[in-house]
Amino acid sequence: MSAAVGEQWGRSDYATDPVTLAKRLSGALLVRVERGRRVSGINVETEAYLGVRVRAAHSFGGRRTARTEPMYGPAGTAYVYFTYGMHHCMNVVAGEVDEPVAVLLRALAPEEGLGAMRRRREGAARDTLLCAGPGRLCRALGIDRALSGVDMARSSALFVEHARDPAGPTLRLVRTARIGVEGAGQPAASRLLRWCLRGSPHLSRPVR
DNA sequence: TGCGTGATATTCT
DNA sequence: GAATATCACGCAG
Repeated sequence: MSAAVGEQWGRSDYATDPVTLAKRLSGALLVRVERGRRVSGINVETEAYLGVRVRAAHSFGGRRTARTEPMYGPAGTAYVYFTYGMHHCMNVVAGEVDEPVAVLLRALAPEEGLGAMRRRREGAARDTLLCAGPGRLCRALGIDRALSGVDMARSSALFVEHARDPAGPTLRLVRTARIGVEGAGQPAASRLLRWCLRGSPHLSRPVR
């Protein structure tokens, strides 16, 4: 798959399993267009979700509700939800239609529209914190539930672009287990795989 | 280190 | 219908 830098991702770029998509998204450019202005950032931290995790205890197999509906849509659908009374989290749907798998975007390295980000993220101590966290990046890019269900393969308001040598020579893509549980007995149920560009100052938490 | 915050899903009467 | 438990976080202190 050779794609031109700056080209918007098409369906085939999204249509893969969530682990592959998480890796593929790392280093790609997430673009938000508002009133013709671009606000964007390079994905530096992603996490693959194999199945819906709404309740920790119960395996949430194939429940389908109005809120989770976008998760069952075609790959490339944006799934945004609101949590903790004040934060939005953005996911990119992967897999097949009717297969509820997705990739959570956890952190970006800001590229374009720094001014807009700073305005929205008033209080961010440093630019590296503008998009360091799932709630923060949504805030910085002005992403909310209105964008849930958007088809990013076609949308001109929210999409992903191919970036040039995204990782760069010094930044390596590393896989880390979910916070805390590193190493041995990783429960099959929580195979949440987090991918980070090691060395990026924009991560929600540094990679050791 | 705690705690606010509000939508959602589940569990009641 | 109504009540309550839960949540993949961020920030004040």
